[in-house]
Amino acid sequence: MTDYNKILESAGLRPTDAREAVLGALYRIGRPASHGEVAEALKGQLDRVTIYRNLYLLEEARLAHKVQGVDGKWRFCAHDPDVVGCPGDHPHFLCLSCGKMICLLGQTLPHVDVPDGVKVQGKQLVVYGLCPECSRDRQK
Amino acid sequence: MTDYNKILESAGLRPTDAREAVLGALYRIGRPASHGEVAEALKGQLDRVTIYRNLYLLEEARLAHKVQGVDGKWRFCAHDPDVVGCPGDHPHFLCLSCGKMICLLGQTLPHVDVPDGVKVQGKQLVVYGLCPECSRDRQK
DNA sequence: TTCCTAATGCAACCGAGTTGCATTTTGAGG
DNA sequence: CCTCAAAATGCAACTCGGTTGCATTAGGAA
Ligand SMILES: [Mn+2]
Ligand SMILES: [Mn+2]
Ligand SMILES: [Zn+2]
Ligand SMILES: [Zn+2]
Repeated sequence: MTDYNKILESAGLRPTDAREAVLGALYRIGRPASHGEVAEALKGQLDRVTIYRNLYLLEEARLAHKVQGVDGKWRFCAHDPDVVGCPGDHPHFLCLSCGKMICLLGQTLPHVDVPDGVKVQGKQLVVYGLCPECSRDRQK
Repeated sequence: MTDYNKILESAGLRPTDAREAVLGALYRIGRPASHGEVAEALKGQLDRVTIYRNLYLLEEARLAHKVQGVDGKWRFCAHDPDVVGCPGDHPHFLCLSCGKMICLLGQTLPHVDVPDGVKVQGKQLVVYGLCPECSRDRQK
């Protein structure tokens, strides 16, 4: 059983109840989760604004990374704080049917050439389609 | 001067005034443009819902491709209908300051390995940061 | 304990995108 | 040319993820 407060403190964040709950939910879900998914996992335990603000803080503290699916929703994914390097630097898959997102670990984002003068701050590669479950359901 | 009606008809779309105006705006803008940018280019000439619906139809008819920026807004880009292969299959750059998007032509999207059973329908690679103009402005 | 600051809850707001429906336009067939 | 059904448009209302302001509550250093 993970001690989320330890993780929060080592990242310089106050270990409040709400914060612990949000981080715990992310870890339990185990894949990038939207605000809504986190709220659902916490069953109305917290105000949705508190969830929003804590997800934002977790990301800023680098305890989570965020990706936007082609459905326009942001998803947050908690990673092991011991991992070296910029986390989230991998492609993601989004199921257009059920909305689940999956980290495609073990693959890096490609280098992209940009025009002179452009300052790159980040990039994201989102692959979308149907997850195994939804793909199977659709065939029936 | 391009004949947008010809293009519309050859794609199986009725060449209405609104349609011609929207397609023309996309061509004139010359880079992926959001609904708002198209509306602005047309100076209130059309209802915004009409713009939405026509952008959707243009994309469906493959006269334009669409990409979502990390700001959550969709951008539509008209391409030469003579181009072979799936259009839009290239990375895009989004300026987080001015919101302009640029097609990064001449580069393809990488192959991405997905788990067994996943059915891929598409992918998009968005690089974001500051465009040359905004990058310059920010230094002052 | 005290007291200042950070965090939370609640309500109101925002804006991109969508939907329903009445009205207008288009174009195929006569 | 007309006629008329289907397609397109305009307008209003709506959805929903995300944001903001502010009063209240909790955290923790002194
Ligand atoms: Mn990830
Ligand atoms: Mn493009
Ligand atoms: Zn699915
Ligand atoms: Zn810019």
